Amino acid sequence: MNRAEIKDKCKQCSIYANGYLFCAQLDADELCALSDHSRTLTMKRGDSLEGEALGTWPIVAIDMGVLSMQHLLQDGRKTIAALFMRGDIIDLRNISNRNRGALIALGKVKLCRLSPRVFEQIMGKNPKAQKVIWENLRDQAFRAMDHSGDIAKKQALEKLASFIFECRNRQEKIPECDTIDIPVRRIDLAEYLGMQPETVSRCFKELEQREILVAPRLNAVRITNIPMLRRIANGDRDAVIKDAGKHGFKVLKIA
Amino acid sequence: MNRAEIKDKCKQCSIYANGYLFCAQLDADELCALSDHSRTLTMKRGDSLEGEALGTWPIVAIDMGVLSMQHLLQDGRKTIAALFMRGDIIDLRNISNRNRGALIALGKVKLCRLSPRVFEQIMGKNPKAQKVIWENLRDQAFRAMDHSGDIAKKQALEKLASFIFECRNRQEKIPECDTIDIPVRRIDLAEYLGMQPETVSRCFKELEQREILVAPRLNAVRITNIPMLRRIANGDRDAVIKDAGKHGFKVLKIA
DNA sequence: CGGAACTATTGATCGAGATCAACGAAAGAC
DNA sequence: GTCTTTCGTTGATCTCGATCAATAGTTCCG
Repeated sequence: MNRAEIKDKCKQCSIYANGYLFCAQLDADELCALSDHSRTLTMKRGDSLEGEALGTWPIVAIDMGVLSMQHLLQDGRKTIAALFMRGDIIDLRNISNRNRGALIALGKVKLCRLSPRVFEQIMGKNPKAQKVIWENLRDQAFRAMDHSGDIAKKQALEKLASFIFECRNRQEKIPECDTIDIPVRRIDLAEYLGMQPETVSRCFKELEQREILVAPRLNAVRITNIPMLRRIANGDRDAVIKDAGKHGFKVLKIA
Repeated sequence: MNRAEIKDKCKQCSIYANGYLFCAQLDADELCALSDHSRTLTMKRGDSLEGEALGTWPIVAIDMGVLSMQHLLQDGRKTIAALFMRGDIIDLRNISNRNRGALIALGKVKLCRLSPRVFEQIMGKNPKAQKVIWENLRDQAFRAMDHSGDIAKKQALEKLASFIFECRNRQEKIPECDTIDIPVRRIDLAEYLGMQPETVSRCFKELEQREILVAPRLNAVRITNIPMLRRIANGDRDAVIKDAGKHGFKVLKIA
């Protein structure tokens, strides 16, 4: 495969196009070798990455979309333990045997399955690339820890507020645009936050009624009272109290 | 510092003594350099690692004991987001600015603060060492994700069952000994599992009453019915049902 | 050792959110 | 386009675990 072809394959991919991500750190030879031994894959909602596919292709880099790690309990309860997005590199070498969750797409996902051999070679030789994936893995770890902290003791409204900030932090900042993309459905959001879809719905409603945010569509919100949302996310009990306000009684929505 | 002295400093440390851990992968020169630029530290319960100390010493390797990452909410609620033990290497470079939790000892902890410069040099040159810390970080990430899954949707009894298995997996296996060490107090356990100490206590009591385990001391259990505990941990609702048994009513404890 | 401070357990009560049920709105399928 | 299925919302009820309260047991000090 010549370099022009590789460019065709990779130049569309955000992992190469975005200067901060993994493939952008590689020189022409490295990119060539990696590209030649890797396979892209497009998934649609509900598709799952597992078993033998992960045996030969245990390293996955996300180009676009949201991939979830799901745990299924025996009686059917499901939880989403982590969300992976653009730039995340998931290394599942030697852990298929454990009780890990399944990797399931929550919408259209484009990813690249990297050759473990070439990946390891690059890890050993290219310090810039090494730094990028090390920091990505570290982010994944700390993100998962933060998430544990969020769902352990926070109330439903607080979890949702935290999640909205998590979305804001993870998405690329577009100046002059304070609309935050919610890249998952309500039902997935519920599974990620350890609550029921009904509760998620009620919490969104409450935040809208209290004029803390506006949700023009299901997959986007605009925060209108950032300090208040921050207080809720940080677990300030006073901020969580239902519409009591200065009147001391619940103010019903006035159409 | 000569090599004999370094041996004195490091030979007692499990990160060097245990062949699977980081320092055991280093050659004499590397160990010498790392040892020379690192500082050991002993902490006692409640001690916290933070601020300026983490600025100059952002990389910490645990030799002994349990270190927790704690998140504090504005109204005083506290959660333990992760537990770090022997062999774990925590890399906090460039993340002090974010809303990370504090690192707090849950008992006597011995750790070694590694020189970031030497650490990075070794990362770049020693593939064996690189592999070990990469896998350690990956374990931390997956452990945190598993933990998120555990606390998101599981009931109290199920969370405790999962935690007991987590303890079993993480501790060194001693053949002929099925006693599992619970390395944290009830109160920390509650904070880690997102429940109240009262509930933890009640769950232990229930597991003992149902003869699934025996707790000779507060910091140890012996499982007497592993399959049943596994079923509970895996979220089999039938296994969770309170002492209903075949009678369909709750059997009170008969002294 | 003795006393202070913290930790663990047990019981009683309460409330946030799960669950159940029903309907309307999107999103795919063909 | 129409049909089917899944998803999101709202309301009513119930339950698990939080909270409050009291006591017993540990650990840590000087």
